[in-house]
Amino acid sequence: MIVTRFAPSPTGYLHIGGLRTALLSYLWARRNGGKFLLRIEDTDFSRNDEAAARAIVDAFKWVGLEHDGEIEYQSSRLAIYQEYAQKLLDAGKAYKCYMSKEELETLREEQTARKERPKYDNRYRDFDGTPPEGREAVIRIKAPLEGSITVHDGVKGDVVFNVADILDDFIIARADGTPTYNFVVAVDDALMGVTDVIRGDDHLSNTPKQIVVYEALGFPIPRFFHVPMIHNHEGKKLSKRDGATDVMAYKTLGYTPEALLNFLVRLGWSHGDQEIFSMKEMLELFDPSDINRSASVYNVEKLDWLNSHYIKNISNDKLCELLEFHGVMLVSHDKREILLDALKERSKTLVEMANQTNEILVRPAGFDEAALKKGYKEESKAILQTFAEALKNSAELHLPSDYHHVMEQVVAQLEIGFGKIGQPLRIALMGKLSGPGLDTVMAIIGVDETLARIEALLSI
RNA sequence: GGCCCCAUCAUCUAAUGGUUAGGAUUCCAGAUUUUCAUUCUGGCCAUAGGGGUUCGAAUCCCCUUGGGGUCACCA
Repeated sequence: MIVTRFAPSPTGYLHIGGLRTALLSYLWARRNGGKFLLRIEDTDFSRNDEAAARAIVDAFKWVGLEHDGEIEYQSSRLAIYQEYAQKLLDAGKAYKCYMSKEELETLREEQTARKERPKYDNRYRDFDGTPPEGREAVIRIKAPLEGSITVHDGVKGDVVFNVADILDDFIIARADGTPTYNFVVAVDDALMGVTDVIRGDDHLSNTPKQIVVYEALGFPIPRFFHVPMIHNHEGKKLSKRDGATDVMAYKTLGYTPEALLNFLVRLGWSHGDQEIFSMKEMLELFDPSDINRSASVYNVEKLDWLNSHYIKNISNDKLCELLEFHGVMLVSHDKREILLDALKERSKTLVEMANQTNEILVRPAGFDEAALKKGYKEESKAILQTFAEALKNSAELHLPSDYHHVMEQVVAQLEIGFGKIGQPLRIALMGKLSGPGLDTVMAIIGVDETLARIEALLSI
């Protein structure tokens, strides 16, 4: 069975890079009928993480990812870590170190001054004397002193680290007894039965340390997949400064979860020339061994394109529901099918769609100056009046085609081109020179409102 | 700085050592549309540089350059 996990530290919200690794882990677990676990890495419990965990679950819910089982909080597993630290102590694979922070600091300064790599000098590694008075000990693990550690990575291949270059007897428990990251990650992944660790490649250099822990404890080493970072336009790791990194911000900005997920899965992964992936297809096709080795730049244009694609394909009922979040209530509007059909072809985001809806439904507060100059001539008034009369004299008008017929009549009667009536009418209806088809707009707002808007323009 | 990773159009990417280096987004042009948008058609644009190996290299090896990540009693 494949077991994957997503293990964020509680930073307050789920960011876009986190969502990507969560998605990939989720896909791989589900594809194999396995489990996808969620663990909150809050061993540094100076922060309250309940809100953070809720933020992550909310974001998961929005995009439709679901984790299995209970959320594990590392802060509630302290006894477990202590137990395993003690096991290592008993087995002689870890030891207490009484060096103070100050001593450590001076050691590091000396080493740096000598241009050596800062590194613990193993002074308590084989210590069996009397511990110094009044010192709280940290627990250090005995790391190998020579040789190399190879990370067998499903994305990067075999990565060999020279022990002398990167390791020392690192701390697994602080002086106050709390465990440190590289220790708890390994313990938890092993205890929770995680078989495939899919995470950002900023963790690649931590992995040898975690392997040291796995080996000391006799745990099987999982498969690792270190996925490349998402970069910003400067080519740096995506950070808060880059704007929308909070997943929930995308909801506010009018993106659909389908588009966001599709966008993220295509960053560093592909399947031939295919661009559009439903969740079902991702589930059928995704394999972490196909992930690219290089970082990718986050570019919004593609997301926008995907989003407009998905908006075009959402059912009107669903669209109606989604637009409510953006303050547009259409459930009881009798012409909502016409409206939605027209607008979903021309909206990149749900926010745009909501705005365009309001531009149709709400009578324009004023008329764009440039538009008036360009499209509202002296002759336009008579044309609009004729059109208004024609509307009044028409029988039942419902569909866009009904209104289109009236326009055709007037155009034929006055022997003018469509543009002569189109421009002023558009200004009357929308207050500007762009927008959906005029017949569509009129069908949506109805005869009375159409006449009122024409009247409003004629009276300026 | 040490260690590690990475390198195909502006961007996301495709290409069992043999292709006119393909697709998508952006951009540009044309068509459709009473407008704008959509849609359709077409176009511009790439193997970082230098050495090898090979009949043949985007692909394998080495070097250079460039970029990124990481080096805590943070996670």
